[in-house]
Amino acid sequence: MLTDRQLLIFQVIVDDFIQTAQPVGSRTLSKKEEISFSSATIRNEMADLEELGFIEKTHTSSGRIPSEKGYRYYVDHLLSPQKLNQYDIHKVQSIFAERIYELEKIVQRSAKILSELTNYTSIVLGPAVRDNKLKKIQIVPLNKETAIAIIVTDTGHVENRMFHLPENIDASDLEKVVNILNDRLAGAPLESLNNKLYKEVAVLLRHHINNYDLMLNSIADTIKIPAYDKLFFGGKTNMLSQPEFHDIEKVKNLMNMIEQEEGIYDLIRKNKSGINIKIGRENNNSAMENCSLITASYSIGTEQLGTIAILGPTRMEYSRVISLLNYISADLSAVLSKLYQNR
Amino acid sequence: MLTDRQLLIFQVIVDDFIQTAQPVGSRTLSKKEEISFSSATIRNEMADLEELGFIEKTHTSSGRIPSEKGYRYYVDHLLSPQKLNQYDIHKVQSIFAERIYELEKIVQRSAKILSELTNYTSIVLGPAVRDNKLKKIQIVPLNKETAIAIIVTDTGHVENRMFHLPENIDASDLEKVVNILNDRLAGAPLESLNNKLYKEVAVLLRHHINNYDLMLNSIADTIKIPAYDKLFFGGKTNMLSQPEFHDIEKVKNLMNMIEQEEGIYDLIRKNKSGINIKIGRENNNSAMENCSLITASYSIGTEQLGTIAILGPTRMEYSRVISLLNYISADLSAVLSKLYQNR
DNA sequence: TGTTAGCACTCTTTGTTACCGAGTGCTAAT
DNA sequence: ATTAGCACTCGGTAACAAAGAGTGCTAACA
Repeated sequence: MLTDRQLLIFQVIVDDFIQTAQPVGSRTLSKKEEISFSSATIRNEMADLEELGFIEKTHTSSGRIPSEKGYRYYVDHLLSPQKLNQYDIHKVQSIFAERIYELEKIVQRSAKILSELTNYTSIVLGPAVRDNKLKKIQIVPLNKETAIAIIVTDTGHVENRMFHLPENIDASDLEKVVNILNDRLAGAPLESLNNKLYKEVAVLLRHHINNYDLMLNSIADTIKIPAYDKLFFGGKTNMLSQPEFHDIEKVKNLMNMIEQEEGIYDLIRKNKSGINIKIGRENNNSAMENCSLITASYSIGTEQLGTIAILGPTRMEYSRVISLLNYISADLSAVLSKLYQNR
Repeated sequence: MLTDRQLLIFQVIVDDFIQTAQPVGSRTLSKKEEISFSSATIRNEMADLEELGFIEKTHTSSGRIPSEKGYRYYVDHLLSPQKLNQYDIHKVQSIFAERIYELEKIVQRSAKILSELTNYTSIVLGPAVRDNKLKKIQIVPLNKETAIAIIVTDTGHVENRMFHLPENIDASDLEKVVNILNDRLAGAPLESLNNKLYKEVAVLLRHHINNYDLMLNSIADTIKIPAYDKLFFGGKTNMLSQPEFHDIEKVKNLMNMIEQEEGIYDLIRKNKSGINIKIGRENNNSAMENCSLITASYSIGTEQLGTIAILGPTRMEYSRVISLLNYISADLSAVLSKLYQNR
C-alpha cells in the first residue's frame, strides 16, 4: 500500500519529529543523509502520505507531523528494536542489586528507575493480591475494645485492619478463634476467604464462642481484599518538561487524572500480556489526548502478576521505551519467579 | 509605628490582593466602603507604606502588592480569626463520621478534606511511630529460607519486613525466639528495641538457638524504625489553579519538591506546637519563594503526635486557613485521644 | 514518465508603532 | 492636613510590515 520511498520518508518524519517536537518540512528532510531526492519530490510524497492519513499539517503552510494513525502504523510496522546501552542495563540491574525481598519494594524501585531512564512517567500496577493464598491469620488485641487482625499471604504480603472486639471475649477465646481460622482457611485464595468464612468457619465458631456472629462480621470485614491493587508511580513531574505540556490546562488535566488513580487503574488493567501500546485517543480519555501509554506485564512462572507501564507524549521514543519495558519486565519476572516460585 | 489610617489602608490592600491577585491602586481603594478619603491621600500613605517596606510595586506605575514583610505584619498583627461556616464544619466532622480506627486513615482523610476546603495543598505528617511502644512481635515463616517479621505497636501501627532465615532452624526454634522477644521487648518504645535486643535478648538466644547471631541480625534489621514518618498529601494539583503558578517553571520546581518529600519533611518537622506560619523566603527554599506554609500540630493527650499543614501561595487566605487548621487539629487531637488514650 | 527547479501563495513569528487605561508622584489650591 | 489637577510611566492591545519556513502547482528536464 505504501511505496518504499513513502515508507522511508514517513519513517524519517516520525523519527525527526520524535526528536525535535517540531513539524518537519521538505527542505529539512531533503538534507538528511538517508534521503537522496529533492524537496519537490518529497513534497509530492508528503501530499500523498497526508491524503492517506499518516501525517498532518498544523496549519496550511507548515511542515508535517505524524497523525495518530501514523504513529499506529509506525509502531506496528516500522519499529526496529533498539539495543540498550551499557548504562541502561547497569541501571536496570541496580534494581535487583540490593537484597530486598519484599515484592512491593522491588516493584517500586522498578518504577523509579524506569522513569529516570526514560524521562517519562512510569506506572506500575503492584502484584495482584487477589490470587495470593492465605498463609496465616493473626489477631493482636490492643485493649479491651479493639484488636488488630493481620493476614499474611504466601508471597509475603501483609494486610492488617483494626476492628472492634465484642464484649466479654477473653484472650483464650481469641486464641481459639485464631486457631480455627488458620486451621480452616490457610492455603485458601484470598478471594475465597469471605465465602469460606461464612460457610465453614461460622459453624465451628458457634460451638466455641458466645456472640460469635459479631466477631464473625468483624473478621469478615477485616479479611476483605482491597478492590484495587496498589499503583506505584515514578517521575510524575517528568511530563512538565515535555514541550507539548507547556499549556497549564493540559498539565492540570493530566495531573488530576494521575492523582485520581482510578482512571489510571482502568487504563492499565485491561491489557493482555506482553507489550500493549495505546496512542492518544485510543486511550479513550480526554486528559490523555496527547499521551501514549505502553504497558507490559510481569509474572511469576506463568501467572501474570502485575503491569508495568510508561506514560509519555504521543511523540514518544517508542522503540527505546519498548526495549526497556521488555527488558525490565523479563528481569522482574525472572527475579520474582526465583524468589517466590517455591512458595 | 503605623498610624491608624495607614493600618486601615494596609489591611484593605492585603485583603483585596488576597482576593483578586491584582495589584491594588489608589482609585480602587478610594471606592471601598471602609475608606472615606481621596485617592491622593491614599497615594501619599501608600508611598509611606512602601518606604516602610510593607508594600511593593510590580513596576513604576503599578498598584501595590503586599511584600513579604507586609504579610508577616499582617499575619502577626492584623489577623482577625474567621468564623467557619456551617458547610466547613460539616465537612470537617465528616472526617470522623465513619467508624475508622486506623490512625493513618483518619489522618489521610484529614489531608483530603483540608485540601478540598481550602483549594490549597495540604500536607500531613503522620503519627510519629518512634514513641510507640511495642505490643507484639510475630514471625511467620513463608518457606525454608524466608520469613516475615511483624511488629504491632500500642497504637495499632503495623510494620513488617521479610528476612532470610538461617539454615537449620525449625518451627519450634522460631516459636522460642518469638516468645523470648515478646517476653523481653513488649512494652518497650520502638526506639529502644535495637539496644535492648543486643543487650538483653542476645544472651537468652544464645542458650536456645544455634546460629543465634545470624538470626539476631535479621531481626535487628527488621525491627529498625523507619527514619521518616509517613507524609500524606491532599490536592497536590490545586496549586496549578493559582494565578501565580501560570509559569511552568515555577510549577515544575514546586512539584518536584513535593515529589521528593525529603525537603517537605524538613520544612514540616521542626515546628513548635500550635500554629506556625512561614511566608515566602522564610521557608528557606527556592521552590517555595511564592508560597506560604502554615502548620499546626495534633496530639494525643499532651504528647505531640504529628503535624498538619497547608501549602499555598503567599497570597493565601491566612485567616481562613488558620481557623480551619485550628479546628481540625483540635478535633483530630480530641478524637485520637479518645481512641488511644487508654492504650 | 518520473523527477525537479521555480514561483506564487499562505501562515507564523517577530518587530515597530501608536494608543488607551490604570496608576503614580508632585504641586498648588483649599 | 487634605485634595484636585496634571504630567508622566508603564503594561497591554491592536494594526501593520517584513522575514522565514513551508506548501502546491506548473513547466521543464532526463
